[in-house]
This record gives sequence, structure tokens and C-alpha cells, in this order.
Amino acid sequence: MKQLKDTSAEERILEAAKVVFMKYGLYGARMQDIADTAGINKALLHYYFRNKEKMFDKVFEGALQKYFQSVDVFGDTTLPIKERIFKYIDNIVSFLSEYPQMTMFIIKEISINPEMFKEKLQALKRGRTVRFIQALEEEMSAGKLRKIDPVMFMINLHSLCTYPFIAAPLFKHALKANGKDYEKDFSPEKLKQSAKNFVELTLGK
Amino acid sequence: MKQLKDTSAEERILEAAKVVFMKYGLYGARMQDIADTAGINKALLHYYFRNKEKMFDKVFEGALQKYFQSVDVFGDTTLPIKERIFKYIDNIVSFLSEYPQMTMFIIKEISINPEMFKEKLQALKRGRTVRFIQALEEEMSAGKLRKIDPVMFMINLHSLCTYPFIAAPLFKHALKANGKDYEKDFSPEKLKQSAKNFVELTLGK
DNA sequence: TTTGCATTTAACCAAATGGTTAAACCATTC
DNA sequence: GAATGGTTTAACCATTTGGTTAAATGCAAA
Repeated sequence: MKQLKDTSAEERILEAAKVVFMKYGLYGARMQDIADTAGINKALLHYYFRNKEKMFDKVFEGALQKYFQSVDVFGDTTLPIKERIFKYIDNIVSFLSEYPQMTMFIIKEISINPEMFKEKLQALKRGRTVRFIQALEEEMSAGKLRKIDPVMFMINLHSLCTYPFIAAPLFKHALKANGKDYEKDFSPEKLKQSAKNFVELTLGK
Repeated sequence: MKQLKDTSAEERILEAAKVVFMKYGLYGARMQDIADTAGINKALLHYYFRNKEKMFDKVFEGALQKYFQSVDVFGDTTLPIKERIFKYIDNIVSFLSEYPQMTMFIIKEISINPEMFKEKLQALKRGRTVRFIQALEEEMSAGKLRKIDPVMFMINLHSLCTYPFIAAPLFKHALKANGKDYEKDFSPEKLKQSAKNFVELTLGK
């Protein structure tokens, strides 16, 4: 089992909890596994974070915070629409390059236990997405953007930016067959460019 | 001849195992939970499927089988390229409409325990994807399709078809704010149409 | 040096969990 | 009716797991 060191115990525990919870989820994660990964005794976990759920909460809250930070740019009304979209692409792809498991973690845990996170989710969104969709519709009506289904556009945009990270293990496997180097196809820069192409292609310029 | 009950115990167990394993994964799932869901005694599980891992194997094998069935059409060289793509879109979207959690289940379990599934994955793919990408490249060279990065195209195509199901819980939450009925935006038919538009747009006609 | 406090540990504990066993049930066959 | 064999169950068992406790350690202030 991999160990983390060279930081305070509390930090090491949180970092280890992040790793283990992301991999196994709330139910699948084992306290002993977290302790081993952090390189400390199991009792320490309970000293710093009363119990498993409280520890999970800390980890999940941090994850949500960081995740929704990428989406916040949609609400920045000082920027023109397309720039907001491009910034979102840069944000989310860079973020997921660092934490490729984040999307699955958040979605899985929410779908397992929706009640647990209702308030937290409610606090994070304040109609950002819905308002942005309205802004899209307005520009389409004004003839500044091609008229398409704005909701489907948003879904597609998120899909292009997010799924490549989720499915990376499968893709790598499916594409590994001849001598070609497919790692480069997952480079963040290529993904960003591809998503931006999609935006230009569908919204017109 | 033995009379089939409308649902035999064994079938009910497998069905319950599917539900519970998909939700919690191998480590997170509890045998008692599976037994309760199936409405039988816990010992029955071990009677039909020796142990947890063997039961999981059965479930996972079935999942893989069904999942890769959707992709098989890429290898059907009797069909023109674009028709293969369109058929894949129809296949995968219809399949995921029925089992929205399938993608996450497969990817999660593989990423947790890659060794466990190496052989099974190896058996399922025989360069299908790689050969299809070569076919794409040939048609591009022949001027029949617009010249784009074929690997990125495949990644994008899968993303558009798959991610909407994965993220449905999040999307529904993010979009639920005014009186609009957003359920229709997740209709399989709309998704298929949107993915096909993407294909036409990027590969040219 | 000693006091006080945060940090750390080994040793436990009760409950949950995967798994076993032996017996009961029940329809069919002899 | 007895034997057969697949099906079902309650009662167990050993291990794992989340959580507790009391004592040890280190360290900074008095």
C-alpha cells in the first residue's frame, strides 16, 4: 500500500482519505486502508475526524467546491458568451487533468445517497446554468449565434470535456494494439482544442 | 420437465446482484443487501454462486458482453463507414437508456482492479477500434471524408453518446430551476439525433 | 524541572460481514 | 409410501470493520 509522508498528520490523513474515498466510495472505503495510506495509526483518524461519515463529508465538500469552481465562469456576465464557454473548457479540462476521477466520484456518491447532499448542492448552484441557457437563447434570437437546442448544446459541451477522462482506462485499452503512441490523444491541450472546435462548429462564428 | 416459476430464485438473485453491484461496486456491495433485494435467505446466494467474487464475476461478465455488443458494429465491414457509426449510436444510446449505470460500473471496476479483468477484456477486443480508425483514415485520404484526427473523433463520439447518461443526476439538478420540463432533453431519440448531427458536421457529407 | 496540552499508539470491543452447516421442505420418481 | 434430489431456511462461525480507551510520548510555557 502506498504511503504519503512529509506533511502534518492531519493533512496526510485528508490526502489519503481523498485517494481512498475517490477510488472505493463511502461504503467501499476502509478506515484501515486510509490509515495505512496516510502512514499512521487507525485511532488517529477518529481523533481528527470523529468518524467515517464526517471524514467523508470533509473530502466530498472539498471535491464539490473545486468542481463547481470550473463552472462558475458561466455566471460571469462581464464576459461575452463565447469567451465564457472557452474559459469553462480551459478550467474543467485543466482541473480534470489533475483529478481524473473527480467526476465519477461526485456523480456516484450523489446517485447513491441523494438525500445526503441535497443541501450542499442547493447551496452551490444558484441558477447559474439556467441563466446561461437563457443568455444563449437571447443571442440566438438576436441572430448572433446559430439557432440550436441550447440544453443539448450544454450537455454535449460537458460531455466532450468530461468523458475522455472518465473513460481513459477503456480508451487506452481499446487503442493499444499496434505501435502507435495514443497517449498524446489524451493531452489536455488537444482536448481543449477539440471542444473549442465543436463550439465554433455548432454555434457558428 | 421442470416448471419455470415466473422468476426462479436464481434469476431473482442475479437480477438483485446486478442492481446492488452496479450501485455499490464489488467492495461496497453487501451480500445481505443482495439477499434482501432478491427476497431470499442469504445462504441461497452461496448455494447458487459459491462466493461474492464468483457472483460478481457472473454479473460483470454479462455487463461486459452486453456493452461490447454495441461496439461490435464497427467491425461490420459489409456496411459503409457512416452507417456503422449511425448504427453504433442507435445501439449504445438504446442500451444505455435501459442500463444508465452500466458505463460507470464497468469503468469503475476496471480502474479499481485492472488485473482482474485483463483477460476478459483481451478476449472481447480484437483490434476492432484500431481497424475502424484505419478505415476512417483511408476514406479521409481518398477525399470521401473531411480530414480530422480520427482518434479524437472516436473519443468525442463516445463522449456524446455516453456521458449524458452518466451525468443525468447532475444535469437534472442543475437544470431544475424554473418551470421548464427538462426530462425531454434526455430522450434517447434527441440524443441520437444530436450525435448524428455531430458526425455529419465533423466528417462532412 | 515541572506542568499542561496536543499528538500518537497498542490493545480492546461490539457490530457487521462473508461464509458454512445441518436440517427441513417439497415435488417427482420408483 | 419411500427414496431421490433440488430448493430453502435458521442457526452458527471466523474475520473484518468502525469505533473506543487509557496510557505513552513529545514539546512548549512557567
